[in-house]
Amino acid sequence: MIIADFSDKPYTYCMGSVFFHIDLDAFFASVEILDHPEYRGKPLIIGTPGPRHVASTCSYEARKYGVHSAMPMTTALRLCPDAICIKGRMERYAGKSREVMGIIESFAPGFLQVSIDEAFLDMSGMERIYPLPGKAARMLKERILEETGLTVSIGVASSRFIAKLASDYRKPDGLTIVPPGNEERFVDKVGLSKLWGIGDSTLSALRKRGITTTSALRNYTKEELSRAFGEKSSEYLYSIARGIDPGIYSKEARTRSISTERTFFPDLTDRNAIETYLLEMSQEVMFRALDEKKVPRTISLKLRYGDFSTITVQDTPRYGIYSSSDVFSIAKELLGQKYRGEGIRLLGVALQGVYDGEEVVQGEFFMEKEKKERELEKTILSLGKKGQKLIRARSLPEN
DNA sequence: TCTGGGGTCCTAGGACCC
DNA sequence: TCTGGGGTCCTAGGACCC
Repeated sequence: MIIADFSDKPYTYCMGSVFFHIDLDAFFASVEILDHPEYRGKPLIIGTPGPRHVASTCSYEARKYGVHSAMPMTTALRLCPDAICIKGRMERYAGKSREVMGIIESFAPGFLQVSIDEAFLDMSGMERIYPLPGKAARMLKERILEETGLTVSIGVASSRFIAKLASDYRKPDGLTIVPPGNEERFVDKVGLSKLWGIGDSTLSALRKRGITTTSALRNYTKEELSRAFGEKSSEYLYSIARGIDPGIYSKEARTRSISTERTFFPDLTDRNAIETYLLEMSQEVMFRALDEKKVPRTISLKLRYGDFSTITVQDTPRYGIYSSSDVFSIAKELLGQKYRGEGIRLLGVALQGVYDGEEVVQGEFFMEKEKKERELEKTILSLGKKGQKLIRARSLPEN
């Protein structure tokens, strides 16, 4: 275990709120190693070799060669030609994730899962059960390793923002403790480029103004930052430079969206093929919505051409969207409006402004025909769940 | 390097209403 | 006549995260 402790004296609960951020180490790769012990100690990449594919995760051995997630597979294999590549098995990872999250959730009440491989625990006021936060984090790490065979890295701090940075500070199998009062020193140590919410674009905008460190960023007033970056971004930058939580994960997600997209190689040129994919994807997203008893307000179509230029078009019809044939006909309409007639690298369909819609559908005013269409699709959905093919032939009612 | 797929949030401009 | 101010909804694009 790697430990980084930023405290000059023990971090105790009387110092205020305490958050843990728990992050699974190289999660997908670690699960594969658990299932295939022969992979242990070898460079392993989760991803399909070939153009227009990227690595989704990789083992620490592969990272030594410079491989990282989101890296194009062609680059990754050039850096590390001997890497073992495997296609991800999402159901397996989701199952393993549930095991780990179950342990974390049972450890303390304030549990918040934020992705398949990370979660927060609000440990404030837990002194009766766990005398010291650092010791509690160690116990949690041990339990997870014993019961699942996986290692996690934990950050311990007085806010979610700092805890999240801390879990990433020492990895894998790390434990980083940042007691209150040390936040500013800690973000200086982490560095501007690794702060959550600072990507390439913000980084180069800051660099243009000569700002390359967190301490340099602190020399700017809110007003100066606001002129350059706009209201929200300036508040964000002002806070994080001082180690103050800008409010990550503090608000409920407002809108929901359900989307799917596909990248083609080579580019798709045949109009009929494009529309067939569009139908398939319209059905896929609408089935997912149906499964969650949701109804979307807006349909959006995404096109990416061979030169990577990307356009999106959306429509929010006055009448509701209740079936995948609604989705398909709108998507096709949008395609007709925007399609330039060149090869398409990526096609995407998204449902936005998704809300709980079962009551609407049950309502008296709802049209019989639409009701039947929706019922039919639900039936197809339940068949699909039993393992049967769920894509209907390309003979859906069209307008 | 040559750029996946699933998401969230923000911005800026325009329409429309009071 | 020649133009306010605020609110809300919609659209397209972009930044960012895992």
